[in-house]
Amino acid sequence: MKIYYKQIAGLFKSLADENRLKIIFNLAEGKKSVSKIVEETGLSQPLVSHHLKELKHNHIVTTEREGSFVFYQLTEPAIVALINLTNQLVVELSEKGNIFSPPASSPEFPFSAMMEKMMGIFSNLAGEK
Amino acid sequence: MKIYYKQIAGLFKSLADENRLKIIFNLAEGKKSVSKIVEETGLSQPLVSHHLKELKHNHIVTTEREGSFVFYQLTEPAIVALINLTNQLVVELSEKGNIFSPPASSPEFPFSAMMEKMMGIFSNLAGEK
DNA sequence: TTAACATATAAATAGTCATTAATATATTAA
DNA sequence: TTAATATATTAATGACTATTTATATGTTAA
Repeated sequence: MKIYYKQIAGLFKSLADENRLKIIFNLAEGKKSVSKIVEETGLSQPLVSHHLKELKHNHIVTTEREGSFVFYQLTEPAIVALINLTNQLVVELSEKGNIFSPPASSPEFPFSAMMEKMMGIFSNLAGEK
Repeated sequence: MKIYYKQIAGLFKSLADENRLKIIFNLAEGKKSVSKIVEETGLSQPLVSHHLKELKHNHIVTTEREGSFVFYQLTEPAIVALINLTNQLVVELSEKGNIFSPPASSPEFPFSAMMEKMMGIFSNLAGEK
């Protein structure tokens, strides 16, 4: 399968912001208006609008107007699972990079095992250049 | 499971660069010296060193000196699988955002199905806040 | 030691990005 | 129409980042 470096980098850029991640996790609960997101994340309204615009531009969210409200929702809810998986990876990478980390904090299902299992199931995607 | 927003954003930042992605895929072939990476990616030596430094800082690669050479390798090879998965996601998101995309280009195993299957297997990670 | 090579760093530049404050636009209710 | 609310946009700011050029550091061989 062809690797779209530029587009992957673009998507990762969209996810590479703490506030945008918070917005995505907030939207994981369901479709919400801007003001609801503002209320629940504690971010300013212009800032939320700005980030939603970025997320919309990368097709991570879609919009739907209902009266004076604009509702946003995740285009692909499974993206939250991707971020959860990355959270797992972060924990493991930081442990590998820090010899003082206690092994007890290692997760029950390591990132590598999960990815290998999955790529085994969907073997048409694994190991391709 | 606790969500480390800041660290996730940091890791995504590391992956949000076309040239770093190319370097990571190059390292997916195995441990390599800086000069080898320079040769095979076509990037300048200071630029490669710069990006490797960033990748090392985020524990994505580790180093090992052998004589005058410094070899780099992926800390977690499965990270390549994560990027492959994201590549899959990119294709689908761009299709969802473009009504003119032909449905024929849809992958055999959609991103959402892969993530759901995996999160089903490792259910301790799915759907948590 | 010196010469040659591998890698890292520093300085400079240009571009991007997150944030805030202020303002504009759009919708509904009166 | 006007007032009130929801959302978007603009301008300004500072911070960060990718890249290039030049140089420094580290290692090996002679």
